[in-house]
Amino acid sequence: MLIDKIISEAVSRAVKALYGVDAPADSIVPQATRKEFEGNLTIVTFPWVKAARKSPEQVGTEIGNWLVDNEPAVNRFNVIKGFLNIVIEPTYWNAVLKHISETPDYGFTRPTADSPLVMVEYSSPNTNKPLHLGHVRNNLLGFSLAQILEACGNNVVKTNIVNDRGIHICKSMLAWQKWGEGCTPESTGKKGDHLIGDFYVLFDKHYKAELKELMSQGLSEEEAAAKSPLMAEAREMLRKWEQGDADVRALWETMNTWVYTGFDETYKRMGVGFDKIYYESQTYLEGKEKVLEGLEKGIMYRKEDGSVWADLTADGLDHKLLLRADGTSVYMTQDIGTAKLRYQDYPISKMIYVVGNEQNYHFQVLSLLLDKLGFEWGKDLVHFSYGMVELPNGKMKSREGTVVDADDLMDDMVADARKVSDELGKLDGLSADEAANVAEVVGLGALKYFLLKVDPRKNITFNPAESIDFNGNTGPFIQYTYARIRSVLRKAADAGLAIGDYTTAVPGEREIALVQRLADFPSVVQEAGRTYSPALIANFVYDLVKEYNQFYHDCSILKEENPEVRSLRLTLCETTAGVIRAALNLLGIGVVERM
RNA sequence: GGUUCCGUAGCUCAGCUGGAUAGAGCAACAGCCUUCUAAGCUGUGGGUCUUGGGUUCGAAUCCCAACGGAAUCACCA
Repeated sequence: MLIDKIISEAVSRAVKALYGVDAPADSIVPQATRKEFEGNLTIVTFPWVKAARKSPEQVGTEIGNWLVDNEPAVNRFNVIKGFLNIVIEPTYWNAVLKHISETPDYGFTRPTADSPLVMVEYSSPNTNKPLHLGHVRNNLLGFSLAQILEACGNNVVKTNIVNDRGIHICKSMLAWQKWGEGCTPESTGKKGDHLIGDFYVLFDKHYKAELKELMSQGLSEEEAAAKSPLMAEAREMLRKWEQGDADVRALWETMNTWVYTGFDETYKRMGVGFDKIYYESQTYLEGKEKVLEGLEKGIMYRKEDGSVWADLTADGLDHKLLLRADGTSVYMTQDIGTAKLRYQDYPISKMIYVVGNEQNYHFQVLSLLLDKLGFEWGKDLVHFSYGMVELPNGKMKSREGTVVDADDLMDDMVADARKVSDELGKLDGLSADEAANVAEVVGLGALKYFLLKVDPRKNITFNPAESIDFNGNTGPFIQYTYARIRSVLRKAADAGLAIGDYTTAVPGEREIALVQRLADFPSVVQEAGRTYSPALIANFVYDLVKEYNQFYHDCSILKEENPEVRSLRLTLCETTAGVIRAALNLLGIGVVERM
């Protein structure tokens, strides 16, 4: 970064002096020289061949000579076709490393009180079933995105909108009333979210049986659904809930508390959290109010049956229902209400919704509606749309029992990590607690990295039959490299070896390549924030770790006899470890000192 | 049908603000531990970057079209 800037500016001056061309320094972006050529940075000369009226090779040679004569950072150069490969004076890299190692929070821009406030909504579960693999991807993306945006200098509020009302909750409640025999998470030893999920499934089972029975009497499926006593009871319960019936509300609160206790446990283990949680039971009435306001202003219209709609055909979309004929809210209405409340609660500069790509249309409509309703930020809301997690034979389906449960998955990952560690004998000498912690951090690291390393827009296929890898481009590989560095640093400290004292040491190819990687970190963080892509951080840290491992393999550190070179290498180790930890932290992945 | 997104090695993916001979991992094969942690390192094989046009000195990358796949267009949330 430092060197890039020196070269950009020098080349800018060079083309001005040689050809009279005004090329702003920030328009000249040096790229890392390819491995097969000599050099650290490469400039493409094609942009100036016209003005110079010379061949690309000649232009390269002339700029190269000018740089050697006028820029002390440039040691020598070579030209291949239109590419000017520049060799930087090796000791300049020492200054770059020094800058990196001595910058607190290197790569991060810390927010101040005046920084923009970004709200990130993620997770957004229903309270009728436990979290599954799809939620895991959502949670990790949302949390990581929040970390990254904060590292880019924003104040971030992490929020969650819990869908705690509606017919699906009533189904669980009803099933518990009918067949639960008063059981609780305590009496069954089951996590509350799983217990409620079981009753939701139970409702569906009885309902299906009922339909089958009715259809055997000659009714069509639609007629059977309309006649189902169970469904009628659930609807009746929802009506009572809306009217504030004391018994129904009490049951609802009890069961929701069970679910939240279960969710909290899962969130905590996953390492994610929220600054502010909204509940749809508290926001849906706000949206209704707003829609009625829009109706008065003529933004919405009412149909004969009493339902309220928005006409979006002028924007190339369809008509959208906002209030049913009986006056109750739909999903969209609730989101309008939630948005309104959030902007009342916080001075939000930017709102980001982390929601799957199946809801692209919903957010397109939400943005339009908020805009029409007079919210000036409506147009600019960001739908961070990510792809689905699929199984080898398609989508996860709860009815077919193919849903990958979040808690089970984490258990499996940690157990796998434990097994691998034991087989390799990595945990020998650690206490039981330490060993358990390593398995936990590594197992979850494998899962998190697996989900975060791919472009968020893409669908991910998860094969439950194949365990997630611990070798290659994986979380554990990165964590392992970190642990290895820490081990070297511990030994250096025990031996009393100096770190950071290397002014006259001449760095070699490996050291320079590593410093160059480290120097990229701040711009990668910025880019990840700009494009909302944790995957960029994951790919960066993987490349960094690969580079480090080559260095580690080729260069002795503790046994290096030249004290300045040894000190340089130790500083590289320490700095690399710091950047690995910081980058993994942006992904919500932890590190361990030994593994 | 409309809209949005995706199509790169056998598999999973990088690369996409245009630059050199398109890179990793997994899987396969061959090497490297009396030496700082081998969850590592090195090497071999593996590609019409879906196809066809266009822009350009230069296209996996930008534009257009076609083909293939996903999602969505609910009085579910």
